[in-house]
Parts: sequence; C-alpha cells; structure tokens
Amino acid sequence: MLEFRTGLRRFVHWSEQAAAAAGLSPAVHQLLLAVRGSSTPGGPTIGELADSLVVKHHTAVEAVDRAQRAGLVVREGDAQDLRVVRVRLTEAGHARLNDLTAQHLDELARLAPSFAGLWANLDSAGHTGHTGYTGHAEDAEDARAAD
Amino acid sequence: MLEFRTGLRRFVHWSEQAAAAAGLSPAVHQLLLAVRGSSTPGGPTIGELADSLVVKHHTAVEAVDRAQRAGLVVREGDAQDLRVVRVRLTEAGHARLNDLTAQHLDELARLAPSFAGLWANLDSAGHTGHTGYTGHAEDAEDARAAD
DNA sequence: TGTGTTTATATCGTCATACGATATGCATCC
DNA sequence: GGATGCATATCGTATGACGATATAAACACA
Repeated sequence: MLEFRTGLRRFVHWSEQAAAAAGLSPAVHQLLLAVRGSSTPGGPTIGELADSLVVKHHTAVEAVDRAQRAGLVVREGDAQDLRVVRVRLTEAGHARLNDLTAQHLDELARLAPSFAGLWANLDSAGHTGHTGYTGHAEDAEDARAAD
Repeated sequence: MLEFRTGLRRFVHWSEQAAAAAGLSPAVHQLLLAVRGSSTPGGPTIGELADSLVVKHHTAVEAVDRAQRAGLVVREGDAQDLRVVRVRLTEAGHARLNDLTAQHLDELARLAPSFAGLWANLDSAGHTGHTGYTGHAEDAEDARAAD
C-alpha cells in the first residue's frame, strides 16, 4: 500500500514537473485536460469542469482565470442559458497540451505493468476480511502489512 | 485517460476527507503512513520519509513538526550518526492510523475493479504507436481520444 | 590535527491552490 | 411577477510545497 501510494505520488509528481517544464502550472494543465476530455457539445461549463477536477466550482473559476490570462482557453457565453459559460481551448492551448500528452502516454505505458501488479494485490487484500470497518485498532500488524 | 485522472483524484480527495474527519491533515496522514510503512530498523530518517513522500526534505521536516506537535510521532536521535533523526509513531499515532487504514482498504477494494479495467486500456494504448515522443502536435485527434 | 567537502536536518520567506462564506445575475415555477 | 434555485464570480484565509540558506556532524586526506 505504501508502495502504491508512493508510486502514485511519483507519477503525479513527474506529471507536474513535465507540466512545469512546458510552462504550465499543475492546476492549469489539469484544467486543459478536462476541457479537451469533455464530450459536451459546445464545450464544458465551469460546473462540469469543477466536477471533473473534483474541486469546488470557485476553484475551477480560478483555474480558468489563469488559463485564460495565459491565452490557453476562452470563455464563451451560452446562447440558450445566459448563466452558463462554456470553455474552449485556443490553438495555443491545444498545442501546449499535445506536447505533454505524448510524454504522458509514454510514462504511463512505462508504469502500467507495475501498477497492474499492485492493483491485483489490493484487490485480493480487499477480500480477506477487511470489508467490515470496525473503528477499532484490533489488528495493527495486519494493517501495517497491508499498508 | 481523463477518466483515469478523475478516478485518481476522486480517490485522493476521498482519502483527504476521511483523514480530515479523523482530525488529520492530509500531509500528516501521509507522513504517518510513510513512517509505519518504513522497514528501516530503528525507524525512518527524515530523508527517507521525504523520499517516500516524494517531497523535499524540508517539506518532510514541516510535516514531522506538525505531527510531533499533535503527539502522533516522536523524534529520536540516532546513536551512531548524530546528524540523523529517526521518527517513530506514538501510541496515539498508531491508533489514529489504524482507524483510517481499515476504511482505506475498503474503499480501495471498491475501486480496484474499475481501475484495473482502465489500466488494461492504458497498457494497450501505450503500445500502439505512442512510444516515440516527437514534440509535435501531429495527431491531436488521436491524443484527445487516448486522453 | 586541521581543513575542506559532503550529508542530514532545520529555518525563512514566498507562491500556488483549495476552501468557506458571500454576492450577483439569470432561469424557472407556481 | 415574486419566490426559489442554480451558475458563475469575488474575498479572505489556510495548507503545503518550494528555493535559498543555515547549522552541525561526519568523512577524507594531507
């Protein structure tokens, strides 16, 4: 489990470094990914982005602010519902993102095999008596091993 | 890929909520896990912890400071090398951590199946022509799909 | 033994980012 | 056509990460 956590951290950390090297803050990078990954016609709304990034909407607002200031996305008002704002990638945004995506696919391909093994372990660990949370510290040694 | 990222985020976010509910800041929670997970006899050093958490050593120092102030770990000087400090969990630290670990195993067991599927996809995506990073934005559509 | 280099830990100031509380404007529904 | 609710935006605050820097012990070696 510690191994799993550390592996995850290493990937996230690596990803942030790569983004920084391309001149993107981690948050903006994630935002661009979320915008590109959206399947909503006309582009995602702020609320959808917040959901996708698992943050509150005002956090998404700030990320869009920064990305827009950097010229990577644009806000576009929705014609139907004047409350909603749709976010679209600019050409610059696309270009910046494509550079990073290729690198990420490579890195993930490199990591996937080791992670797959860890998942298998976690999966079986989950079926060996830990499915009932008691709130007590009855089996510290067992927990430590699993972790 | 966006799905993968979002899933990861959801897990991390969930984990932070669970830690907060137990009165632990995310950083301290991760620190306790790293201390417990260490196999170094006598307990991990600050440097080992920093490595395990994938942060700079002064970031680990701060986390240990906070955890120590909360009574969850103690610093112990090394007898051999007077420069190094070893970190050990207190009883309170163990107790707090055990509460959380049981929950985490449950949650991971719940998530493992869906993640396993995503890994399989990523694994194959990595072997279909993306192993050479060109630095150009030649195949935006392909990248978007993979992401 | 003395001096320079490396290693481990700690301190300081700063920055990015997330949050809660709150505000504003538009939509929708009796 | 008010009441109610939702999408977006603003403000102040807290956490946590970093680079630069400091201190002290260990080590290397003349």
